[in-house]
Amino acid sequence: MDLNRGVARRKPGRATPSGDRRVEILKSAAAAFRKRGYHGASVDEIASALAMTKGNLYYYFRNKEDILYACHEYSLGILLDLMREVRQADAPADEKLRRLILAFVHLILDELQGTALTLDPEALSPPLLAKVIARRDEFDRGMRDIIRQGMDDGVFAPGDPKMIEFAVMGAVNWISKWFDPAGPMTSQQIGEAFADYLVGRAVGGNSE
Amino acid sequence: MDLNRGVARRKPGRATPSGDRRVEILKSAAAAFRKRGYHGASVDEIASALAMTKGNLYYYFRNKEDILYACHEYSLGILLDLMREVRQADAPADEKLRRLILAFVHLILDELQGTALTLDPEALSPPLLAKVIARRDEFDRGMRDIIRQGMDDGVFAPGDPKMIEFAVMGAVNWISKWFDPAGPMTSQQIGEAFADYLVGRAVGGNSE
DNA sequence: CTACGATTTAAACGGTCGTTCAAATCCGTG
DNA sequence: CACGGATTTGAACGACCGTTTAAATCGTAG
Repeated sequence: MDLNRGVARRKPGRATPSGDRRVEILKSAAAAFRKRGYHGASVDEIASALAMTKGNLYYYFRNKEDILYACHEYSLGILLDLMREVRQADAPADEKLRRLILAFVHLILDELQGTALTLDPEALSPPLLAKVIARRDEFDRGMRDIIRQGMDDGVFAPGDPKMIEFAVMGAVNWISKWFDPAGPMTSQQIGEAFADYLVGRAVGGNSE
Repeated sequence: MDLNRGVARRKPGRATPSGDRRVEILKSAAAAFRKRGYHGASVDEIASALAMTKGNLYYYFRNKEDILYACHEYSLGILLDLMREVRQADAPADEKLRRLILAFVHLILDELQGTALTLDPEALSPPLLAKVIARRDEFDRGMRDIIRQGMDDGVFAPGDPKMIEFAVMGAVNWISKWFDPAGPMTSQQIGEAFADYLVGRAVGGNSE
């Protein structure tokens, strides 16, 4: 993912400040956005957590919305890489779905700060929102394909792939609302419990 | 539910303005909060949707936070009534869980405006937040009991009731993020698709 | 050491928004 | 009609926050 974009200021020449710093800011922003929501979190809050002044943020990002957009691009980039990797694997659909859920949970809880598609995208302006939605749709489509393939192969019970995909994504995305790093469950255990339940439900029944 | 509380102004005597009006305001507020989030939605926005001035809202509610709190109390009241009704029914656990999911989805999509525990409660001050969490926990506990009972009776596959409950609640609460009343699916169809998937049609699994 | 670009600071601005309040209006009762 | 409480208005306030900007500081190449 190219984290560095639209950073140019003063000199379009070498442009693009460190990038590491940009990621730090994104992490801090993601944590703040998750806790208080986009409008509830202040730019100053994001900066203070990194011991910098809020004015300084504007050296790395055009504005607050740009930070939110970068958060989404960053998360989506990782997510889509993961999706591509799983899809091209040689495995039955239920195994693919399980791997996807495990990696997704791990990613959300350990890498990003409980953050994925949770950070209210509606706060983005229409053009940026459209770009985010396009990539999220790509992820949705990939997941639906896996589910549909599983049904065709008879390894999943028949059903509406779209509804099942929404149910799975909802269950997983919701984790960031209740997860407590100090709680009794590790991210690993949560991932496995969710994978067990969510793909087990799909596999079961085989009706008739 | 007692919608009317903390309304008293000027005269503690008869107090409590119409109540109907209060519910109208709650509906409008819930819709605004869901779309833009608590901090993103303005008091003026809530009032304008009802063709009233924002100053007028303060005749019915102490402040913006009070409106959010009332939204939660209202939703939780209905939800807990539903839970009590289902729990005292004479039916196997899988049937109870199915009924609960169906009613929950119907409630969220048709009665409340895509609203339940979705309206960021973290925006509430600690004392109010504590009250909301207490009632939500009561609901969670009820659901977990049903799941645990189902496992004991062998009608559900063994697992961690807490994780399964979180998965179910996440899937259902997430619906408000993607539901489009103009879309191809009715709330009824969505409820059934989710119930089918989440509790399982033929509660197969039974491991071993 | 000096010079210069990269980075950071601190202060100020404009706008938005939640809240208050005194006055105006509405409406049923006597 | 006149009264009085209930409801609504409109304007004003004060605080917070996103953003801008000029100047200060840092770090490094010559």
